[in-house]
Amino acid sequence: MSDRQERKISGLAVPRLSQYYRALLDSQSRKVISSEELSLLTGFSAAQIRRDLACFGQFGKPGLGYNVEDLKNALIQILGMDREWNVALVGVGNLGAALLGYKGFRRPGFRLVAAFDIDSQKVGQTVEGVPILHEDHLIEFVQKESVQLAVITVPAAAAQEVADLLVRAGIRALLNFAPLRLKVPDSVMVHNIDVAIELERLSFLASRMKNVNFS
Amino acid sequence: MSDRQERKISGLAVPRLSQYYRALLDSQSRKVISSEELSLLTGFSAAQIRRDLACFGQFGKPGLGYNVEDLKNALIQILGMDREWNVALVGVGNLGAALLGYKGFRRPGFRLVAAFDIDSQKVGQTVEGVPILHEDHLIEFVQKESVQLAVITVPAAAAQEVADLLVRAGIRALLNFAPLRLKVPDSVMVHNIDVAIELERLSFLASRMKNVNFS
DNA sequence: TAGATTGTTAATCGATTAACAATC
DNA sequence: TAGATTGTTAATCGATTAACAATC
Repeated sequence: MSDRQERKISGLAVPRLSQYYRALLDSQSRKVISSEELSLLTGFSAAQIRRDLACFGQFGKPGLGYNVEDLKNALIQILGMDREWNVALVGVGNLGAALLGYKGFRRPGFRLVAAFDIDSQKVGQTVEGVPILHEDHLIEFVQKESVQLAVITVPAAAAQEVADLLVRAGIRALLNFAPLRLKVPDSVMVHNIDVAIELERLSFLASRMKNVNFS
Repeated sequence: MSDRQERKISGLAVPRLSQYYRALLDSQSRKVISSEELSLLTGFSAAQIRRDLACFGQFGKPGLGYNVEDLKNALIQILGMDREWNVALVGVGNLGAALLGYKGFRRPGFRLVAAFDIDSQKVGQTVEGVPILHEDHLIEFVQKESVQLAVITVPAAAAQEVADLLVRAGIRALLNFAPLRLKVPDSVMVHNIDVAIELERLSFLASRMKNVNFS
């Protein structure tokens, strides 16, 4: 909002911003909200909330708190959701097909414009309104339709190749479900969701629930 | 392995241990491996690898490195995978059904013993060899079959109720895909995978790829 | 004005990296 | 023995918390 220089912000803070946003959506009936009240709703400390927000501007009024509507809009802008992102999904297997139909993936601000696969049985079909195209047309489509974000749900063996295609096409950020570390240029952001590793984390936690300091 | 007192380890280190394990699986042709070589394979610094491992014992030999087979077995034990975990999945919707069929979820050490739903159309069916039971039988089943881990893939509105059931049944750890913060006793571990928040993270990253220090 | 709550600075805490003595 | 690499200690870096002057 303000045009003063932004402070450095840790990547760890980003999902917290999303949680603040979510809490505000649940508080639309209120006019203002304090960091202390947001703390109760999100579980993060009031000090951390104030500090996280202060990285991006001065959104609150001392003695009063934050205007819910204004802060919500500020977070939309901070999170880059004051625009529509075109999203493509690559790999229409079990997981990919499920994500196409999953409500959590159909959110305002994100337009799932196409899915890609190499299986000619799937190509040409439509899943939940999303057309499945052949991977051969990926680069062309991504460029013509200005797709900026992509979700990779192909098997591990194919994932790097798919990532390379997406990078060549000029994608900006990737959400990778394949269980491997993708090599991409610094200019492309990657975030990984690896359910195998999450299962092992559960195993670790369940087997020794002492001496762990979680963050 | 050794019985000396374990050092405190950060929760942040746990997924790294999984990555070391994965790298070792890819290095089975070798007899020994150094922290420097593991660093090349995983992208984590050699110092960090040595420190992470040293939390659990002395697995290496100065001047030589780590015996691949021994370290692999040590990590299996550290991660709690030297046993079979019985896992239940609750909520056989799009995402839940996909996970039942997803290879990344069918791993040695984890036995997916049952899925639960409230939809009588689904109850009684079998998905990828996993029987779908009614949620009314959840507590009974979890206790009788010693289910220790559970995956929650129900809609957000039902998730807390499901978590309460699982806690009452004596579950040890939860992997929660529903987009909300579950309230559970300290004795139950929860880890969240929230694809909506991950999408917003992509949006954040793609819109401002400066001033971010990732970890 | 008095009370409340912000934004920010200083203090604390924790995690990562650098460096090196120990040792294979 | 000489070279390599561990495990660990000390130094650095970064993130969180505490505290409070500023101010609504």
